[in-house]
Formats: sequence, C-alpha cells, structure tokens
Amino acid sequence: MPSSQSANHANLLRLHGLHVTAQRLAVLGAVSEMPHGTADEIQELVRAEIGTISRQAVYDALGTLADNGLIRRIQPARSPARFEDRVDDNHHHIVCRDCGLTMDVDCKAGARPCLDVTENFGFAIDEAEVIYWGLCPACQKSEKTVLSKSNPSLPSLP
Amino acid sequence: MPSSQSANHANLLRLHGLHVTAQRLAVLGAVSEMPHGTADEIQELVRAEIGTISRQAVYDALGTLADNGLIRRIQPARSPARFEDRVDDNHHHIVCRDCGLTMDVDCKAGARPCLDVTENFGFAIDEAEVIYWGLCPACQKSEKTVLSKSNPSLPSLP
DNA sequence: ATCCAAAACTTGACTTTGTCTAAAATTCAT
DNA sequence: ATGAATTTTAGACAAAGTCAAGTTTTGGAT
Repeated sequence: MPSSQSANHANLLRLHGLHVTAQRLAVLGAVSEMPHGTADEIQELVRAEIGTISRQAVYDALGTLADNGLIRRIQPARSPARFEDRVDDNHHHIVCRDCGLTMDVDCKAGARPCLDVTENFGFAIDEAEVIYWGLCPACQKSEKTVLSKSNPSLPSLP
Repeated sequence: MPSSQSANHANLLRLHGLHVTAQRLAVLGAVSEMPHGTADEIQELVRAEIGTISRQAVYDALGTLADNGLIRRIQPARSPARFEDRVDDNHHHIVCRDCGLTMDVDCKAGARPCLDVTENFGFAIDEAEVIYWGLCPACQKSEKTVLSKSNPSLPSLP
C-alpha cells in the first residue's frame, strides 16, 4: 500500500509543521525503502520515483527531515552520511570497515547504553551513539584472500 | 622535555616497523599536543614546528599512524576527522553538536559498553565506538540567545 | 476561488576534505 | 658509502556537501 504510506508521510510532515512537497514525500519514502542509504543512493531512488530532483533539494530534504526527527543521520568514519527512518527506538549499528555494510542492532541491555558518564564537562547530553566496527562475512573472506596475496592490508570504503 | 618526547616517538615508530621521518615525528607530536585536532589543525601545528610539510604528507602520516595503532581517528558526523594519541584505553567522546568541541570520557561501567549485541550478523566485531551528543556549556548559552531572537535553530559545525 | 507571503526548489558555482599519480628525496640495512 | 624500498612533494583530481540568487510551490487569509 504505497498510497497509504505516503498519506502517512504527508501527515508526519504536517505534524512537524513542514510543508508537504513531492520531493519530501519521495525522499521520506526512499529513506524507508532503503535504510542506511547515502544521499546519492536516496537521490537515485527518488529520481526513479518522481523523475527529477535537484541535488540541493535532496540535501535540503534530508537535512530538514533529520533536524525534525523524522529520520536519523549517521556518519561512520570514512563513509558519506547515511540515513534511516527508524527513530526513537535506541538501536545502534554494526558497520563493516571494508565495504561499509551497515546493520541495525539492539543492545543486549535493552536500555540506552552508558548514558551516565563519569564526567560530563557541563554538556547537555541528549544522545548516545554506538557504532560497532568489524568485518562483514563477505569481507572476512576476501580479507583472507587478499592477505594470502600479501596485499596492502588497508581497505577503503567504497 | 621535548627531546625525550620525540626520542620516544621515534622508538614508537621503529617498534611498528615504520621509517622515522621528521614529518611523522612532527605529526605525532602535534597529535599529542592537540588531542582531537583535525588534519588541518595538525598541519598548522606541524608547520609551526618544522616549517613546511605537504598536505599529502600530513594525510599520509595520519593514515599510517592510525593504521598502525599509534593514534586513533574519530569522525563525528558533520565534522572532519579528528585524531588523538590516547589509544588502547577504551575511552569515548562527548561532542558538541554546535561547535564540535570534543572531550574524553570514560564509561561509568569502566569496561567496554555493550560489547555483546543481540545479533551480530556474522560480523567480526573488534571495536565499540561511543559518541555522546549534546551541547557544550558555551553553546547552551548562545542557543538560548539565538532562540530568543527566533533564529533558525539549526547550527552547523565550524 | 484567488492572492500573497513564506517556504521550498532549481541551477550552477564554490568549498572542504581527502585521494591519486609521478617524480624527487630520504631512510636504513648492507 | 650504496642502493632498494619507503616517504615526501607537487599538483591535478574526486567526492561530499554548501552557498546564493532567482523561480516555483505551498497553504493560510481573503
């Protein structure tokens, strides 16, 4: 039901006092279709859906949506920013150091991890972001191959 | 004792099988002088110390040092990469959403937080990175000022 | 229904951060 | 001292994102 989906999205936008535009609906739709997508990937999806959109509009929409809490922006090291529509549920991410593959994980603890810090330096802390770094199954395999060929051991993100 | 400092650094480099060069020593020195510095800031410090260095050499040195575990690279969202020489001690960071100010914190728990995840998708996880997001004391103040002037509420990093 | 001010979008140049390549210089084991 | 391998330099290039000015769209008020 894509139509009820976008009706939903339209309401979400109104709820936050944002104008409802084709671009924003398409961006919001793309982010939920492709969790952890980059701005570029989102843009491609959006173009597939509404034909055309400027790069600036994609960035504007992503920025506005993120600023208003409709989506979340994560930015793992050496990777462009990624976006997802799972918000307000305290989940974290596993990111592959090699290919950038990103998966959602929940903490075993369930609650927010380590919200209390020994010293907060007067900061008003509102979020604890956790990224687990490692190698995904596929990259573990190719890492072995690569090492056996005595290749440089340091991969870069795509 | 800057000389014993750099002798130390030279040994560190040798220990990791890296050539000892003036540039690497200066970069290593700059990173310890200015924890959480960006590549640009490091470059300025290095130039102040050894007069001249190419941008590429700064990036090469930072990359090599990070790859070999002599320094750590962190990359908060919407900020360029930052570097520090505190490694192997499992500390985390508080980052100001507004100005990017970064401070070190230890977890109350002491041990690595949330190392166990409910589902690891076959990833070989080797690190849990935690960033606490919030506003530093200075930006809390200016945020109030800004809001009372009904300004756009969304700041950007410097 | 129409109008209008504010919000959003487009376009294209620009900035920042970082990488690639080839040539020159340096390091360090012999 | 010598020479092979590693580093550094210089300058072009690339990716990701931002700025600014002008145009279009939205949605509330007539």
